[in-house]
Amino acid sequence: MHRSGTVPRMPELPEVETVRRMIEAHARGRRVAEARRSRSRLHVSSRSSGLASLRGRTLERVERRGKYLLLRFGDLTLLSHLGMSGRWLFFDEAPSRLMPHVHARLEFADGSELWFQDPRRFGQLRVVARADVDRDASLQRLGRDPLDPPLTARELAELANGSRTSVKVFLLDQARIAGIGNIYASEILFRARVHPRRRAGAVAADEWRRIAAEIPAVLQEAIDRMGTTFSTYRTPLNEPGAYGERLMVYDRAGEPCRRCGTPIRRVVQGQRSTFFCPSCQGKALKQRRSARR
DNA sequence: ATCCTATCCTGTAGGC
DNA sequence: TGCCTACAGGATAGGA
Repeated sequence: MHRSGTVPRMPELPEVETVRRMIEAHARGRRVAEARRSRSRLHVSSRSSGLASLRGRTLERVERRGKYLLLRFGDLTLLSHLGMSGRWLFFDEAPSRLMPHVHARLEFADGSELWFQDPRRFGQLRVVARADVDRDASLQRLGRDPLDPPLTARELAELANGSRTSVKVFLLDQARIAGIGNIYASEILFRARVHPRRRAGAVAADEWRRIAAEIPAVLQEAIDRMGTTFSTYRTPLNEPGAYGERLMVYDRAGEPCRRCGTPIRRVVQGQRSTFFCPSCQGKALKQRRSARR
């Protein structure tokens, strides 16, 4: 039986949405007294420089675009991506103990604090002028949010029209649909009873209908449970998410399918694990064609 | 254009 | 017990 060597937390739309709500609930309306950036560097285009310019500004609201968070401070926006291991942590008062991998600290005027921690440094953090937010390359690449308004089967079919990539990789493509990650892609396809290796451009209309129904169902159920926690994922109040117990296939290779008992299989697509039930999710298109003969 | 691959990084599990 | 290694995958750049 395969057990992944690590128990990663992978912030996808439901986890990011949970973080968004928590930050709004606890830090909204607070004024930044001090904004500090640690020496530890984040990766890629993620400069946390400019953080000091948030001083004296008030956190007005927090938005989400795909897996990105936008913390709005007047005419400045703090753009944040959690990457693989990023966390926003909220404290009513400054913690006395030191924590590793803290890249940014916002100290509010009332003594509460909001920290960004990211051990693996895949996360992003940058201050952008409000006028430049919509010109940000990362945000410009994003496709539409799958929940707002809900994706329709017709839209999905149009997005996939002519695509030769697998439906699993298709669901992960943030340029088409922004927010679905590796865990929920497998879960969505299981519940829609579609084989992950099916070519996206060849998925049938009834299958798109099932996928279109399961995308909001799975994501909303996960949001309701504050996301999925494997080990270290926590909300900004340090609570675990509860969707993990609902997982049907993810990280369950070799274990019996909760629907039919067939052992769950793990394959690799695009250098990422995919989990599926070979019985419930039928066959890849290629195999199905030959079976018809 | 579209798809694919390598790369970044560190905590953790599993083997010995 | 403790050391060692393999593995997990977000976005992105560059190549086919």
